[in-house]
Amino acid sequence: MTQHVLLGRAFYARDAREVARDLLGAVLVRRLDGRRVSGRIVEVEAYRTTDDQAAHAHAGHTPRNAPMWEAPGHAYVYLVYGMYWLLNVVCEPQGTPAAVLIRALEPLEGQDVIAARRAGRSLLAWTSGPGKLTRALDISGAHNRLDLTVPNAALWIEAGERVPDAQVRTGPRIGLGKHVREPWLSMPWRWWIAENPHVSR
DNA sequence: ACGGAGATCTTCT
DNA sequence: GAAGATCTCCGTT
Repeated sequence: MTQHVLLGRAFYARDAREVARDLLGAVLVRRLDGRRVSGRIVEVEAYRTTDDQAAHAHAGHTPRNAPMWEAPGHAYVYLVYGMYWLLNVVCEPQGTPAAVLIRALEPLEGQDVIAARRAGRSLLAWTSGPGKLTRALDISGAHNRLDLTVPNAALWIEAGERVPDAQVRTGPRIGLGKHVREPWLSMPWRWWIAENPHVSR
């Protein structure tokens, strides 16, 4: 019955894979025109650090990935394919450049706002992908480097009802086939809630 | 249902 | 100069 409990620095200051697992069921909240527009996190991916070949941090410190060196709980938002903003949350103790990608949401509050922003699409296409959900919640480069642990800002994450292990599924990450090789392929990097129709496909 | 291609532009080589 | 942590549309089956 916890309500509107903001996730703080300590939550994010852990191994990115633990944070990813625990973000399932949490609620991403966006304040738009004074209203709460939110979704339950149903799919995530972890990107570790310089030893993870698929991670941006693998290249070392660059202008783009600089936010990953901020304190845990900051947003790392970047543009892919010239068109889609992707939202990550910085994890691990500060100085270790790791992050979790928010891949899919189940719409909760402000569904009329989301529907308007995703006009012409069906409910299941509103937020079922990392590029879709940023459009649905109006998340962009303007939110890069934002501290998500600050109460009542533009964007933050609240604790939700914990998803039991029996409902958690894992698998390889999506969209980077040629980068991922052993031993990383044998480890869990993507988590989602079983049977949830808002998971990307 | 499934597959292929185009959109669009920043980043790093 | 090429590729990219994607999505949508259009074709065919």
